[in-house]
Amino acid sequence: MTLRTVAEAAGVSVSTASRALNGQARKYRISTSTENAVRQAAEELGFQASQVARSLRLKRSGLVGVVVPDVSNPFFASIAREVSLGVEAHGYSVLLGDSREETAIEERLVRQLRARQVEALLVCPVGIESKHLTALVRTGLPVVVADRIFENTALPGVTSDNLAAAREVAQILIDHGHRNIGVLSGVPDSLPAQRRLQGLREVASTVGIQIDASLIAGDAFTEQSGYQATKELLARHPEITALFAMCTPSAIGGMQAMSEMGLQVPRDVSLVAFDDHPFADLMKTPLTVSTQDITQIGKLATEVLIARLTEDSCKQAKHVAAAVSPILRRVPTCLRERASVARPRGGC
Amino acid sequence: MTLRTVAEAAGVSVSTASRALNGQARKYRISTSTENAVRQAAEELGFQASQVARSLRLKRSGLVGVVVPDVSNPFFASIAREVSLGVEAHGYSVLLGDSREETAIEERLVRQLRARQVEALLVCPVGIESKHLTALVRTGLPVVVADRIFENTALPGVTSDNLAAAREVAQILIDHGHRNIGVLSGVPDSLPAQRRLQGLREVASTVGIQIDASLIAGDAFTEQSGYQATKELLARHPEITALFAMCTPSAIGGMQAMSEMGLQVPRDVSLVAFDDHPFADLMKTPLTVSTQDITQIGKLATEVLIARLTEDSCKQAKHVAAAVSPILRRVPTCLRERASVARPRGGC
DNA sequence: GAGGGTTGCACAAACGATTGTGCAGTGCGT
DNA sequence: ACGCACTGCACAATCGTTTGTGCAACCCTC
Repeated sequence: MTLRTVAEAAGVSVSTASRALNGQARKYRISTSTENAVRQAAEELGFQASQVARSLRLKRSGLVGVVVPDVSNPFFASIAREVSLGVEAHGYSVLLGDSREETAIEERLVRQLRARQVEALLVCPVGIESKHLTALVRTGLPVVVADRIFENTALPGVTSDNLAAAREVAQILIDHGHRNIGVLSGVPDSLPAQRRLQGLREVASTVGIQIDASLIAGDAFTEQSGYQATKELLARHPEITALFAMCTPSAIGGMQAMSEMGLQVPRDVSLVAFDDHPFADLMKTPLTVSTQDITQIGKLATEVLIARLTEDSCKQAKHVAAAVSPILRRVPTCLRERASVARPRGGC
Repeated sequence: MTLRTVAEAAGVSVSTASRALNGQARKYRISTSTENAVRQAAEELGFQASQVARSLRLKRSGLVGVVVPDVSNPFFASIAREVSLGVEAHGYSVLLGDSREETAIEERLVRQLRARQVEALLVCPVGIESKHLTALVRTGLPVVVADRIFENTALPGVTSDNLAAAREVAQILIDHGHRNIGVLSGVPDSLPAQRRLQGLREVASTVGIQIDASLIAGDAFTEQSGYQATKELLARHPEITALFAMCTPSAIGGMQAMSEMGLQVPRDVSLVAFDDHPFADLMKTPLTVSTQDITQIGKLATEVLIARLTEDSCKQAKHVAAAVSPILRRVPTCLRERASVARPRGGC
């Protein structure tokens, strides 16, 4: 079932059929009757033009690549969704890749996507500044990184204002009188983790305390990491009165660890975290968190993508401008104070 | 940067370059030195063959379509992930579509994916038996439906054993002495919802009670639906002592509604649900649920897909066999009794 | 009725890969 | 020296579209 089938059914040539179906009838002086005949034949045969052949000829695949570390993580799933819905409205489809938090896989996926001629790429990168991604800008391929953006590179990025969020959350701990604060870290080589730590440190230093390395544990944005880190930290520093978790899963892991250790939140140890989940309010001790506006991040990233995609058709002038001033967007976070922070146990 | 560039760099013809890079050197008597020259040229230029051109010529896109009602839902996200990882191991990529729970969008997505020459399709359908999907089998395109499978069609499907799961959960309610049970339904036109209701009804009938329509409310697998349904049901039937929620979000919505109404779980009303979430154990009243093995569903679906994909190359014989006996797989669920079920309030 | 303008369509060349076949050149035997 | 087999590669067709151009047939005008 090719265009040729349709053309023969309508008794015209392939080129005429093509033009009739693509609304080029007027431009190429195809008579209305011929146009209708082609349309009808196509209809009756249920003709669908091959996007593959089309892509080859037009040099436009209509594909956008999306690479995330873990699609099953609701955070990335939401981003994938926004991109999917966003680009689809412009006639593009999304090719999905899951890097499993491994740079090598990420690199392979990007290579594959490029071979498939994707017209743009959205990546939630694994590392903090992968050469294989920064090198991509030189190829002219529109690339946007989300969440774990690269600062000081030409790569446009969208993420939360992690620094401000961290300061806000840290301030709560400090205001409640906590001076011995442990950190349940996420992937240390990621910008969110670094900025959140930085925010905490800044606020801590205002009251003259510093968070040294022995007060930090954990290596992933996962429950297991939080669980391990909590046990480690609390064994090493029994004086800790508050835990600063870099994500909700880590906090959950921490709560489990503490529960096993006979510690209560917030009576014995206070807890704050980032991100949120729909069941937060119904938990035993509702978590005080700083939430990210995931939908907004996804929307903005898509916006940038679409802008680059459509701008390319307007050619060079703007393109150069965009390359010179990469867009770095930070979307505001939202503090939700619930019940996981109290004054330190010896504090009264 | 085409194959031609490489060929010229290596000083050979395009055809020779193609064969050298595709391991066809021996078969077509390309000398080893020529082969190496081509390889090196390709390496130096960073050549990537255009999958588009390749697809056109080979009539194999290497694409698998995945259509789900909502990627941001962890259930579907997990399925998408399994498919992504699974087919990727076989050299395929996944084209993602989000139908937003609308059949019309689903239909459009499927059309688009077909135009892109996907070689197989995994769909978590919106409706209970969409003609546009069942019609697909006749096209010879391998299609698998997951979660909301179609019974009595030629479409292979993978889902949980919802009937058994529902019986198990219902039995708990009955065993605790509940006789007035309300249902927080998910999308009523979906097989999971129907089977779960059926399981409940079967068990209920063994003790001589029946669940009529006025005891059922809700229309989606969401928190909002559960919230509304709970308020509705409890207002209409104050005698209800237990709620049978078709998914965890619905249960959460129900808990919020009851909390607003001054009702406690399980003291005033018991609650059971399907699916699970990682924070279940840390909730105020940990939910008793029947969990699905999502990963397994995803894996099996992918397996079926891959089987169809590779079988097609083995041609007709097996193909016919598979068409005649569609595979319908049900993966076992797992009951997790926690603390949301007690004896009915008047029951002692 | 010859020439010029218009209308309506077909021909053929791309796009970038794969692959069957043809054709030189070499080596060998006789 | 001639023929034959074999080696090593290039030519050209092909996949299904899109699109620049060419070419009939027609209408109109003088």
